[in-house]
Amino acid sequence: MEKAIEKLIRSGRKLTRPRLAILKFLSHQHAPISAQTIHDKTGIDLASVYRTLKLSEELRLANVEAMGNEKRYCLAAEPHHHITCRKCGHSETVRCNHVTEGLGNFTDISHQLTITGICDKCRK
Amino acid sequence: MEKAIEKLIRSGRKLTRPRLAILKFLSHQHAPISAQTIHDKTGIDLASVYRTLKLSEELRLANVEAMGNEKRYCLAAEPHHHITCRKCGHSETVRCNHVTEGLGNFTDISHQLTITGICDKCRK
DNA sequence: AACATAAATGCGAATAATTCGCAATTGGGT
DNA sequence: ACCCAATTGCGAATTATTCGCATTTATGTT
Ligand SMILES: [Mn+2]
Ligand SMILES: [Mn+2]
Ligand SMILES: [Zn+2]
Ligand SMILES: [Zn+2]
Repeated sequence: MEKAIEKLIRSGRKLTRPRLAILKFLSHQHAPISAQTIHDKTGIDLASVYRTLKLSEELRLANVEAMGNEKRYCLAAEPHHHITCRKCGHSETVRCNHVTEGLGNFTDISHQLTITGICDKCRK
Repeated sequence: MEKAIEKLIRSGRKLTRPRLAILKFLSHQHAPISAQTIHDKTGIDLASVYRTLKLSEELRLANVEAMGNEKRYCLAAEPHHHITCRKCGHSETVRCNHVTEGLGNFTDISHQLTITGICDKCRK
């Protein structure tokens, strides 16, 4: 999280109370989380949450993934992904097998990977 | 596309004119395409397009990826992904490096990968 | 420490994407 | 040809996300 704050400041943006609260909250999660949830748990205005998340994505402080129709974010630590149970939502970390190799024609690559399945507790 | 139709029928659903038109349209695309675009080009009601796309995803006739806030679909051929230029939208196929290996605790896995970058024509 | 000011916030209203409800239609049997 | 559950089209409703703007705040400068 320190790294994220540093990047934020180096980008010339202000380190505001809402931004700090959101980054701090994210740093305590182990599974990717939605804007709505961040709003619910921190009380920060939903529009501001969205603004901070979008900025965090641009500055690569956080990574996004698509769950159904909503986006979920987690702090960008070492490259990793998640697999999430479609029944109970339980989420585990997955090593990032360099999905973006051999893409020579393209630069400034960013990727977003969503993996779902049924976890052992949920299969009968 | 024949394979998709076969799966659709085997699932016990009707092979309707709209469904056939959508699958046919998808089979002619080389880049993933949105519900809105399918509606625009085929004239099929937007709600029906959404219904068919959701069904296609469930039956794994088609694969989804997230582009910004919209979903884009392409027929599920051999496992593959796409890299799309964030400037011009140009899209190329990417081999699927089995991103879903070693996920032992989970079954019935499905994944969705969105890769963007800047293509050679767009970088100055 | 008080000031200046551009950047960011909060709030409500606006969009964009997707889904729902239901009456009318139709595909696939019999 | 007839039946009937499945599907469609259309409009209205939901959801997720974004925008506009008056007010507040972080940060550099006296
Ligand atoms: Mn994570
Ligand atoms: Mn494709
Ligand atoms: Zn589960
Ligand atoms: Zn391009």
